[in-house]
Amino acid sequence: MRVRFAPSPTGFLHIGGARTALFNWMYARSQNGKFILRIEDTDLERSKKEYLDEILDSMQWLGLQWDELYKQSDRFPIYREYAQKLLGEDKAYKDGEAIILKMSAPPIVPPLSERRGETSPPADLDANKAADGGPLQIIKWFDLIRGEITFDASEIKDQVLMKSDGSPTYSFACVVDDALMEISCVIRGEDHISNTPKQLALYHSLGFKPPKFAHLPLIMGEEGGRMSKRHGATAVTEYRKMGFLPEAVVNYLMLLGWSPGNNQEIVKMATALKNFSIKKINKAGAAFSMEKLEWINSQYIKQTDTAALVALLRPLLAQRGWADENFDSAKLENIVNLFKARMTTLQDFFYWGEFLFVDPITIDSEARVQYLSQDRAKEFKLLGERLREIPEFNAASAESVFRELVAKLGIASSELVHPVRVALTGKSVGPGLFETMAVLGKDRTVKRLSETVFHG
RNA sequence: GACCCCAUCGUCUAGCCUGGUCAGGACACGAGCUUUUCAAGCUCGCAGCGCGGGUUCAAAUCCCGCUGGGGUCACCA
Repeated sequence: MRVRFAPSPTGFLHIGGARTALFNWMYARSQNGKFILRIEDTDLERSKKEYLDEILDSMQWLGLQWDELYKQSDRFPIYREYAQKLLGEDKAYKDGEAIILKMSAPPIVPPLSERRGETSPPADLDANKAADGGPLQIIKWFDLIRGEITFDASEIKDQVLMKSDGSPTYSFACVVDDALMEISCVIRGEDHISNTPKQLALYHSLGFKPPKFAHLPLIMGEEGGRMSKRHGATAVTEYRKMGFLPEAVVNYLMLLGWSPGNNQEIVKMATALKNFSIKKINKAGAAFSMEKLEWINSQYIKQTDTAALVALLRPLLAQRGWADENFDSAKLENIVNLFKARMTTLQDFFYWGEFLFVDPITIDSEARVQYLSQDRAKEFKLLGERLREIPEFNAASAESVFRELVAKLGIASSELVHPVRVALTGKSVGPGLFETMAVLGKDRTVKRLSETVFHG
C-alpha cells in the first residue's frame, strides 16, 4: 500500500494541505504502507526553494515523516519519454512544441474499486446509449469517500501533456508519477474531482492501471466561504508562531471530517491510527474553528509534561532576551506550572509571565486605578516586614503570615489581596496570590511591595 | 453559465450502508459549585435532522424534486 502527498512549492504549506497530508500519512501508518512526498515543481516560474524548505519544515514539525521524497523537476526526461510514446502511438499530436493528448482516442474503461465490501458492476460502455441512440461514453470511478462519480467523456477536451517550454503539465506528470511510483490510492482534495476524469483518460491512453481515488472535503473558512488569509491564518508556520503545539494542530485537523467514533475529542495518535478508516471520512466540507483549535491546544498544554513545555519555551525566552540557557530549570518549571492551566497557546506564557522576567514591571493602567488608588502603604510596609522574616518562604508560609496580618488589621483579606497582586504582577488577574509570591521569591516580593506607589 | 460534489444543534461531529433506542458527544454560549481575582476544573442547561413530495405500520436513515452551499472549467498545480 502506497500513498502520496504532492504539494507544489509555489506557496507555503497551508492548513488544508496539511490535513490532506495528514490523512495520507495516517492511512499509510495505519495500513503499514508507505507515505511518499512528491514535490510538484513543474512550474519553473512559480516554484521557489524557500517554499520547498518551508513545506518540508512544516511537515516535519507536524510529525508527518515521509518514507520517500521525489521532485518532479528531476524527472522531466521520464515525462518526455512517455509523451513521445503517446506521439508514436498516434494518441497525441504536436502543436508547435507542445504535445497534446487526443481525447477522441478512448474507449475508456471505467476503473472500479470497492467501498464497504460492495463492488460496482463493470460498466458496459456499449450499453450506455445517449437519448438519441448514439454512443454515450461515460467516465466513472468509485470514489472511496463519495461512491460512484460519473462524467460525460465527450465534455473532456484534448489535453496538453507537454507545454511549449518542454515542461509537463500537472495532470500528465501526476499520472505518470502515480503510476510509476505505484501509488495504490490517491487521497487528495475535492478540488481535484474534476481533474480525475481527464487523468483516468490518461491512464487508459498510457496503458496504466489507475489507482483508487479518495476525494477529501475541503476546509472552509470560519464564515463558511473559501479559506483565505483575510479571515485568519492559513499557513502551518503561522500556527507554530502563534504558539500551537503540533500534536494539537494534528488532533484538530483529523477531527475535521473524521471522527474516531467513540465520542473522543482529544485523541492519541495510536488510537486514531487504530480506528482510522477512509470510509469514515465525511463528504461535506468543514468550517475551520479557531476556538476549537485553541481549546484543543489548551488541553494539550495541560497534559504535556512541564519539563517538555520548558524545553519548548526556552528558545522563545532566549529570543526575547528574558532568560538564557543558564536560567535554572527548576525555577522555570515552577513558573510554567503557575500558568499551565491558563495557557491557550505557548505565547500566553509571555503575557502571564512577564512580571517574572522583566524589571521594573509595567502596571496595567486600569488595574492601577482600581486597586492602587487607595493608600495601602502602611499595610504594604507591615506585610513586607513580616514576609521578610519568614525563614522558609513558600506559598503556605506566605499565606499564613498574610492571614495573620489581615486578621490583626481587622480588614477583609480581599482588601489587601488585590492591591498586592497588582503591585507584584502589574495585573489585576492571575494565579493565586501566594503561589505567585512563592514563584517570585521573597526578595522580589518584599522589594516590589516597598516600591509600590499609590495614587489617591 | 455548464459540469461535478455535498446537506444532523451557531461550529466540528455520532447515528445513515443493514428504517423502529427521549437524535449522543465536543467547542462556543448560559447558570451553579469552587474561590483572594481571572482562568482551569466539576455539575446542570440552551440548541439540530434545510424544504416538499413519495415508499413504509414506521424515515435523520431509502427514492425523487426544490432550495442552499462548495468545487472545477489554463501550455497553474
